Amino acid sequence: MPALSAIRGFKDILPGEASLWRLVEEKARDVVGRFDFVELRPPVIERTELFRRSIGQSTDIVEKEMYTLEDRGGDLITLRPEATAGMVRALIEHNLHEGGRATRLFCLGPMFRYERPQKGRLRQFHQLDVEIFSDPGPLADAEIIVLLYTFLSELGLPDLSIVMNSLGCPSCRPSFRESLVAFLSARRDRLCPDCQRRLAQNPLRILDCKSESCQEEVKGAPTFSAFWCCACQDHFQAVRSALGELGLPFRLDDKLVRGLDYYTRTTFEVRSGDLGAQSAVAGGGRYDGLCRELGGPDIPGIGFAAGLERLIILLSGQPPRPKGGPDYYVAILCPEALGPAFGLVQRLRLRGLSVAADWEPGGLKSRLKRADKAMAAKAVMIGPDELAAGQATVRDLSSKEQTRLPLDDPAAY
RNA sequence: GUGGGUGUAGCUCAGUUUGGUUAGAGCGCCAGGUUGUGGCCCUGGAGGCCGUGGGUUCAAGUCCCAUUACCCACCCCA
Repeated sequence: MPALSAIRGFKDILPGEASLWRLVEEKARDVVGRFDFVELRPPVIERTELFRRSIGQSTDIVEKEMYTLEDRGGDLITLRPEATAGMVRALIEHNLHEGGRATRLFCLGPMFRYERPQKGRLRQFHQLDVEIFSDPGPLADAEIIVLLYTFLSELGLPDLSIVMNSLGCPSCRPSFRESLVAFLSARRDRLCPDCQRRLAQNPLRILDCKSESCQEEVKGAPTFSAFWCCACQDHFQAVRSALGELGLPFRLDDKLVRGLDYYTRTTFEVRSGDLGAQSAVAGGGRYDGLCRELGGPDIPGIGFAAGLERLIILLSGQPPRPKGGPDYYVAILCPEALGPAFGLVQRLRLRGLSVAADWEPGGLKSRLKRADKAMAAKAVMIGPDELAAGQATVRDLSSKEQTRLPLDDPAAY
């Protein structure tokens, strides 16, 4: 039991998994670049107020999951629990929306929520966040979903399914909400305790309750689609036909709801198997009112966040690609060889070669074993004989061919 | 915040039901043998306050209580 360990919900990404992380991050940057997005890196800490106003008071995130602290100046600051709020803040603060065309931004990095850890859920987790600002049209929605789908399918994820819904807008959602609350209130005592609480706090959430009995009750409930205004209906229809045009396999789900308050209209989620309860790998939607909510101009937005940990879990089931080792392993066979070997290693590295070594002399057998373990292509052996001759014995570890090369001429290697 | 499961060697885990001498295996590590100088094989070795603290008992890895960490699920959310 080590005296010190990483704190709960915070995990080391060990060298063995880091290559997979790089793969995912590189793919993300690649796809996002092809879709004409540029990177914005907001700070990891923002004023608490920013998240209070954007995410919504009623969610658990703001109520009990934020890492909030008072800095030495007495300001309340918070580790970002999600990326969108910071992106919007930066957009407004630097007038990034004033370019004549839509602003297309992405962000890749850690987020923080004080939650109970479980499969695919940590307190520090990582998201790819992609946003389009200033484009209110349905094609922006469709493009964002296509981007997400392209990213995930090029990663080779199994069993992808896109689920979509439209949450309506400020002109039609309130009446839906009212009607839903009225319907559910009449059945209040048949709902699970969680849903009785939701009824007051976040009634839309009852729609996707996991309890079977609640699902039964919800069956006859009013649906979003019956309440969409004409504009919302047309918008959603256009999104769907654009996706259909490309042959993207999506499914409509009346009961798909978002956790954060700022979402409007198009909302979507991508799921994949083998994640236990945390089946959503990415989710997002439109948030046309958020900018103004935060005191900025009236700029529409649409975007998504993808949970990288979950992608990594799904991908780690796949066969790993073989990683390459260093070009050389320098085997030091006697104490006298230490100095010359140290110099040789540095000269080789300056030449651009990757070189591994252990700074302790050892037997030939043991050093060759280490060279093998390091997955080096060649071993450079330096012992008494080699020192006397001013040369090193260089062995190709796969063909077993050996040559002698001068110790002081790195260009020969 | 709620529920369930699990903590034994660097790693993966036996052993706990039915308490009983020095707590095991595989992998890894170290040394040696063999192989043309490593990989395969063989021999030997190091390495554990059995998560922590109490309790029961002649005797606790094993039974009881507490505590802590991790895992899974709920909640919430990507």
